[in-house]
Amino acid sequence: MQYDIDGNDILLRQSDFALDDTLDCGQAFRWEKISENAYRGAFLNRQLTVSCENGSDLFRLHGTTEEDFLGVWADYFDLGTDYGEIKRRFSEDETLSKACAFAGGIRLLRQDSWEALSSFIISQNNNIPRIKGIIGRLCSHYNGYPSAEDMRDETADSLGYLRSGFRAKYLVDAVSKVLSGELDLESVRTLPLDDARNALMKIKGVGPKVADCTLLFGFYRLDAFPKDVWVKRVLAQWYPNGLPDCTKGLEGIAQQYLFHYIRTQPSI
DNA sequence: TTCCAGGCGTATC
DNA sequence: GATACGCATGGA
Repeated sequence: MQYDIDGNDILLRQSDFALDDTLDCGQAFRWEKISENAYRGAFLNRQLTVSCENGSDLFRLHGTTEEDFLGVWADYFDLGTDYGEIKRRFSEDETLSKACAFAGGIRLLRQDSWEALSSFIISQNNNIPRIKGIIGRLCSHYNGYPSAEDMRDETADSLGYLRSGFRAKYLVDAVSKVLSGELDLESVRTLPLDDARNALMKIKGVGPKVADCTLLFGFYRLDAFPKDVWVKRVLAQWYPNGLPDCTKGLEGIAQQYLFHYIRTQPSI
């Protein structure tokens, strides 16, 4: 990891990283593009503005101590993983090779499990701009992303200001089961994939897709492969017999490249 | 206006 | 187990 301290900022030199690809690809919903080369967002309610020197591999993490960089952000941005190596592995498949070339700056963010779970509950049968709107209203109401504990007294009615529709009652069920211990998020971390999915699906409104998104984005389970409407199109068009072997164990990362790729293709 | 969105619960067979 | 349908909301 190559970085320097510059006043109150951290300067990071990082290959296989692009802000648009990573922060605006539908894996996280509260990064806001504030200029051509900068985003503002948060992780565990630690704020960050990150910018990039136009088209380069040089990034600036504004107002960040070395301690926060090493202890929080390096992990969040998955800087310990060699995405160049992963893309070389994927490049033996023609479609994946194109997808990687198209959005080579994607990295998997290691997000908070509760935020991922609740965010992807909101995401169902919804579009990304509106998902961001709902989560934005939630965070401004709580002055940051609320924990399950913060939301303990919420009801479907009290969440009305979110305008999240039928999903509000699912959020309330998630809060309830996490607080009661009926769903223990920390134990999900170490369960085998199928058991982890089933544990998450005890929540009303969490089916296979939301469970897989939670595992991939909230628990960094790279073998989870969420199948949304877009990925189903990818599978139908290019992989009717399943994913190629080169994705084994990294299906979730392949999913990100493919999701971003097909979403930006003019109607197929 | 109608269709659709990072789906899921429920009813029905 | 598979398939059909309704669901809140709002952008296109």
